[in-house]
Amino acid sequence: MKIVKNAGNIELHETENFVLAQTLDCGQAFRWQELEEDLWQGVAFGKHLKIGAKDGVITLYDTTEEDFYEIWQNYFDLERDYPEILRTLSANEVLKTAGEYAYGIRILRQEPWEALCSFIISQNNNIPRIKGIVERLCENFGDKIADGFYSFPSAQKIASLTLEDLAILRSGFRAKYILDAAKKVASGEIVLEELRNMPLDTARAELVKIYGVGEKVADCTLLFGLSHINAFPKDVWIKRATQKLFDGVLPECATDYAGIAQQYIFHYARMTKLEI
DNA sequence: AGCCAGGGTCTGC
DNA sequence: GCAGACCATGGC
Repeated sequence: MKIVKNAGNIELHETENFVLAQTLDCGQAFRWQELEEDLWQGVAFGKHLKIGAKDGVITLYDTTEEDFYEIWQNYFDLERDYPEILRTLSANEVLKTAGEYAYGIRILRQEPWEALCSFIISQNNNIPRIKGIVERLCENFGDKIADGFYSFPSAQKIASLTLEDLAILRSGFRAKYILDAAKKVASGEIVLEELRNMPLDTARAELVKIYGVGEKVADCTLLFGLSHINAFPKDVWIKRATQKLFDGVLPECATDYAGIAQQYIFHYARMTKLEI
């Protein structure tokens, strides 16, 4: 990959395994919208970004080198060797096929609190409505960072609110879970950053102390927010898919990259509805 | 109208 | 450990 500064933009040439639609609209993050074909905008780490792909070049508009190297290079997981991972997973024929369906998905390195909060909201819910609730959360309680764009509100901010305040989200029974998570994070009872370098099981055990956080939400937080690439969140699609495709047991070649395999399988299962 | 959605808690065996 | 009721809301 070549990184080129051009006017006020940053251009990525010769990227491998990076497709915007696959990455931004695969159900791992909920704040990206497509403006037109291959042109997206969203907010992460308190920054607004417009990013597009054209003629094999991915352009981050109005982006400084400082923001690119401090935020976006990490956010888009640009230093990970996806082609190599895809080769490893391809030792299994089914995973190879799933990897082809999901070509270009990268695991975003989101802010831990945003990932935790988003996946609490995701439970027993569908993706369009998750996006709506997250957007209302940001509009009402985040900071305005540009015209019509808001940061994801901090745990401290949410912890200062009441259930009545959160009613505007229309998040249903999840509001009390959001509040408990915010209080445990804001008080320091749970320090999310410390979970980053813990063994997976130890980190998960911490997260499930939060009311309304079970194994699946914990694993999503660890995979999408805390760089645990071997976490394997088991949602309804994954349970159905692993049963049908692998007799319930994930192939051994996926052990080290279970989280990436999970995204591939999730995407593959939804695209095919497991009818093939 | 009833079912389902990137689940979790609580109760009862 | 495992099954089943229940939980809010909205789209189909």
